Amino acid sequence: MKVLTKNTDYAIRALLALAAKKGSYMSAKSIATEHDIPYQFLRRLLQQMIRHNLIVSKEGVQGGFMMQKNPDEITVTELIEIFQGKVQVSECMFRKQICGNRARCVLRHEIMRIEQVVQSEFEKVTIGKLLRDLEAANPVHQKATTIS
Amino acid sequence: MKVLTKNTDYAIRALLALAAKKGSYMSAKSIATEHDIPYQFLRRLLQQMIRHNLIVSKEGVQGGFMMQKNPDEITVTELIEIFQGKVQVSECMFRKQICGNRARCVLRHEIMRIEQVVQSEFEKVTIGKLLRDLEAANPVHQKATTIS
DNA sequence: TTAATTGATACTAATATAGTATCAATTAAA
DNA sequence: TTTAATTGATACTATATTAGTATCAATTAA
Repeated sequence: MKVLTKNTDYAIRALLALAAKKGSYMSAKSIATEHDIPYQFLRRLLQQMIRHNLIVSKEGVQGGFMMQKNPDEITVTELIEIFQGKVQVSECMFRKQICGNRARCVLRHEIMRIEQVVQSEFEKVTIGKLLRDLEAANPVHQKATTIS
Repeated sequence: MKVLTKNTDYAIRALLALAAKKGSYMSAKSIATEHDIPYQFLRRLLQQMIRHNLIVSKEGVQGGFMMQKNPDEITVTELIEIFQGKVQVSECMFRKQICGNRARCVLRHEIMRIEQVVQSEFEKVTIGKLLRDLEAANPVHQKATTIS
């Protein structure tokens, strides 16, 4: 059981890259090479994130992608939903019918509870938080704090 | 993101059926028809559960399957592991190498924490518990409590 | 004008999930 | 002792999901 697919994994990494460079554009090419993500695959993910208003883009030479949404407001839950669909227990819940099988419904009850737990845990993890963790773990390039 | 696949879903339902009839054999055919599970599919799941010592079988006429392991000791986590593989965050963890990408590792740290939470939640849910919930919700056939 | 870029979209490959089919071996019961 | 109901084992097909590649038009800074 794989919790995060490549989609989501790559998207998180790309967002971390963009969040670190907030305010300036970064090309898909450089994200791809620096973070070892298949270029064309990444481009598709970036397009999806534009549609969800997480990032913006600029075409042409010197173009690229830039963070739009506040990284502290981008949760892993949101990314999972975009790239893997809403967290759900079993198909049963999609078909919006009361399922005839009582055993399944008992199970469903338990599982909806767990679903809530999972979801709320993933909601605590934002791109902003990950970025801070990342910088704390890797204090190499000290941030040039303004002035320049 | 689907938490339980049909495999696991069907397996749980089959175990609930067997747990309810504990001590006597129940054929794959009757489990399949009573619980609306594709017959041949179910048979394969039952074989897997035999190999994991959750149930036993008897061949021939009047044969079938019977609970072996204590239902209170069969967790949903265990079933997920059998049918969907161990809960893991991303492939990264399979290849037993320290992954070069620091961003990913920071993410991994968060995600291992979440993994623990998920796992422990699913561990609280056992076949025994589900069966009791089920009987509480459906007190139709009162249990003939011994003597006979 | 050109080269670097995104926008859009179509395509392929690999893997996982879901389901079906077949036949041999066993065994209770007629 | 034959038969029918069953499991054991395994091979097969179909569909969906995941992962990755390719192509070409539009835009834009240099």
